[in-house]
Amino acid sequence: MKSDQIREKFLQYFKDRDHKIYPSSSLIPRDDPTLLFTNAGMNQFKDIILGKKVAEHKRVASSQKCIRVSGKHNDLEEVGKDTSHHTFFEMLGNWSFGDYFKKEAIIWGWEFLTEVCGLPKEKLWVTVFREDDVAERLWYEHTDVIKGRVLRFGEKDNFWEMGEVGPCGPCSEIHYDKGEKYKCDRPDCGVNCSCGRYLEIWNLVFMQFYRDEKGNLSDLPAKVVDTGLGLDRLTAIMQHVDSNYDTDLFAPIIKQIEKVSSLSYKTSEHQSSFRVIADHVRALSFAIADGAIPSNEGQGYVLRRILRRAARHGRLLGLHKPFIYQLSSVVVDMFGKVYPELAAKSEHVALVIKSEEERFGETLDLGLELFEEVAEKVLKKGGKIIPGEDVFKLYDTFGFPLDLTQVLAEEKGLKIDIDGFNKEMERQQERSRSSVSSFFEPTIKAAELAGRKTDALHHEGVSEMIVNMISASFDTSKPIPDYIVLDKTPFYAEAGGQVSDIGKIVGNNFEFEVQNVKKQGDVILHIGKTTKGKLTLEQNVKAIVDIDRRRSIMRNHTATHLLHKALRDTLGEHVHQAGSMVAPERLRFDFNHFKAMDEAEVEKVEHLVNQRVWENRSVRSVQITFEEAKKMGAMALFGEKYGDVVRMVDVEGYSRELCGGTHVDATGEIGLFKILSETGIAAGMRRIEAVTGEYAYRLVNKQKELLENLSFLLKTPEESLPERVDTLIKANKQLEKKAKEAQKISDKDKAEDLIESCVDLDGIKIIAHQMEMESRDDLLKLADTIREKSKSTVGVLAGILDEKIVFVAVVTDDLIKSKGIKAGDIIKEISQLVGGTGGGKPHLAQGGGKDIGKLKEALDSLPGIVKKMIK
RNA sequence: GGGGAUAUAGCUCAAUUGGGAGAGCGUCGGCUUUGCAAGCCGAAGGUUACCGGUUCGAUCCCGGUUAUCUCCA
Repeated sequence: MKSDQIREKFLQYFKDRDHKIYPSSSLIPRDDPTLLFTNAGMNQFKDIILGKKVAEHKRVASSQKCIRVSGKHNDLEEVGKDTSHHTFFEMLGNWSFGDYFKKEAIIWGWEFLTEVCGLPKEKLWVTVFREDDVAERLWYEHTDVIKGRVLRFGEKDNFWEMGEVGPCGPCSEIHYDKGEKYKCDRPDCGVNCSCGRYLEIWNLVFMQFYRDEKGNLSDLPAKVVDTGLGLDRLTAIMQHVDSNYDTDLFAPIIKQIEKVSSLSYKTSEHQSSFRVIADHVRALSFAIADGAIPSNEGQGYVLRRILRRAARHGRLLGLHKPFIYQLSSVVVDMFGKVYPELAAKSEHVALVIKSEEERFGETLDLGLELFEEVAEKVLKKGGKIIPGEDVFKLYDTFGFPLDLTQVLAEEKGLKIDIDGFNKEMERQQERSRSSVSSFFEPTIKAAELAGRKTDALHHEGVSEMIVNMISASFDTSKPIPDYIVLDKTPFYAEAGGQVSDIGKIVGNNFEFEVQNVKKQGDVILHIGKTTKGKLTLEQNVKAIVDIDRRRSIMRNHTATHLLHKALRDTLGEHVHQAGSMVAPERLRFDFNHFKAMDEAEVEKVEHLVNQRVWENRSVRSVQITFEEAKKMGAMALFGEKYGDVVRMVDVEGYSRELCGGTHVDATGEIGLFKILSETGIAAGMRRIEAVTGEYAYRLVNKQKELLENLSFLLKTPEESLPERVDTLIKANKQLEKKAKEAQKISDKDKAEDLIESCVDLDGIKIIAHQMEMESRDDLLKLADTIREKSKSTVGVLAGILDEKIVFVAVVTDDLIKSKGIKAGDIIKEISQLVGGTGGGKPHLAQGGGKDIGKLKEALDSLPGIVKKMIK
């Protein structure tokens, strides 16, 4: 049976049992900072399970995209070594929120596997929690599971919890026995043995308790069923293959790798590399399609590591040029139908992967050079071991993979000090951990604010209101910034690229300047400092937003939407927002586009936006469901979920975009939209910066002023400025040329004069001369001329600059050779006399000092200095 | 969030306890060649990322900012 059919049959099976089928949520979790990637089917129902939200449907089922890159079972480095662990996989699941419970879940789970999928019951085993008599009884009563095959296990295997506090409950797992030949040597080998003979395929979680802070369990009012069935494992079983990589969920990718590498997977000595690449390209394609981008932090950094690992394994297969991006199109072909969001972003995915592969190539090339240097150093000294410090530096600072260093070292007959490397690594980890404890951001204990909530009223159009304080930072001994928490607030908290409002909060006893506003869970923190009085908990304080600043922000935000649409209209539908910053003074918009925009395109986009401004279209925000918004053609960013109530900002007849920010009422308020720059930020990524309203007005004023000034200074009408400047530049060049020549001649004359009037000391000509000058360069040029024109000469020129003495000394080549006189030595001595130092090369040196009164004396002493040196 | 690294001509990179900002490629001009590839000669091109400090003097040392790279969390 094909994997597509298995997925389809699963969903159909539960649809037939009154389940609502939800599409997979995005891999990039929204509103959940504890998660890097969506890692289970239940993620999108977390709020329902926690009781924060009411379920729209009591029975649901889904096929969920998941990425697991950390945690006990799945270290990134392990993927590919075996045939069943993955970074990306699909999780089939069914849920009941306060509807059916253990009985139905068990019956259906069994029925689906044995009847729909046709798995022989002789192959199946079941586990339940040690104390869950009910589940065990249900298994035997309602299914034909073989007697004695329902086993009991403890908390570790069969009790599930979300965290230390929260919903939890026993679970029941269905395992598949792969057969005798996978048996290990342990006498007690059986279900849950680490050898892998028994494959856990389906976990049914029965959430029936709530665990409080003290660890006490109480019954949940609405019991929840949460199940997870790994599609990849089930498919492997159904297709009678040992390895997930032999199923149709991977085989086409493996086949393509064989094609591009001209190697055969089955006979290759690098089988695991095939698996790593096949696994990773799936994760990369799906994650990037959902809006993640490889970067140097957070989830982006995880992606980068995944890509680099794949690229490294590609090299083992002889693939040195970017190739992963080509594989991504195979992934799109395989999964595009089931996950349309993947198909929609297929070009974007390939572009991002390719540019990241190229970047990795650069990193490796640089690392290779650095490695050669390090190895050379060791070999020169006759050493045999590359110090751990050097290895670590290659890895830490330059991102050069450790295993590559190892391989290269071996080729040169060297070893690497792996203990030293590990020591450095530990130190690095220690540093990172210790910095976390002194985390600067204010975080308030959950207990203090449990169940509390700040109503965000920034959409109400009110910038001032009387509100009540819930909490604040009264303990000033902690090194965190002050904050205030209110029951409701007109302040906008930093989100979606829009910066937070600033303003103040005024009470009877204090005045507080709000410098930043952040959301933490359900409460909003007003961060800043107390400017008057003492912060106390008060009712009826006044929250005042800096409304002028907010208005500028609103103009920029609405303009951002217009810009987004104008870019799509001008460049094509492939343009998607990749990042955005909306501040009062400017806006920044990042989007994907494969090449730089030309002047005409930029101009067109700017004009389009301004046309919408002049038309003064009305802007409205409405709360609707995600589905409705999609139907109405709203541009969704990443992360919106099925069933969400979203806010859609509608610029009448032009743009519809999901957005939680603040906007003007009509586009006319924007006033003027002016693009400042269009630049590249990465391959396939462009950035536009622009200004609106007052800031655009100021910009135009400033530029006009500039033109007026120029026009006045150059005595030319503004229109002919370019021409005038052009002729001036040309004339200036000529003059400079002439001046240079004249200076040369005058330097020549001066030099000759000085040479003539020199002091003779045993055949050495000594010149010591103070002169007028404008810059250090004047002295240098003249000194150089003396050196060219004369022989057997020591010259010191002096000048005064910024009330300090500048010396330049020259010595002609013949003297350097015959007498060993060096200009550097002379300058040191003479500079010392005026309270300074100096230095330089044998033929030319510079120095100076502050004591102008002693300048003459110093120059006079030159013959003495030279005399001393020739002795 | 923390550590390390980088930022010099349009591009790739040099510049020896701190002492006169350079090379190659590219661009432009001239010459050579039937044409192309190229060759020869010459020229333009720099706020050494930004701000401050130390110094007679900073591309170089110190502090800060920004951007990018990289590792850890």
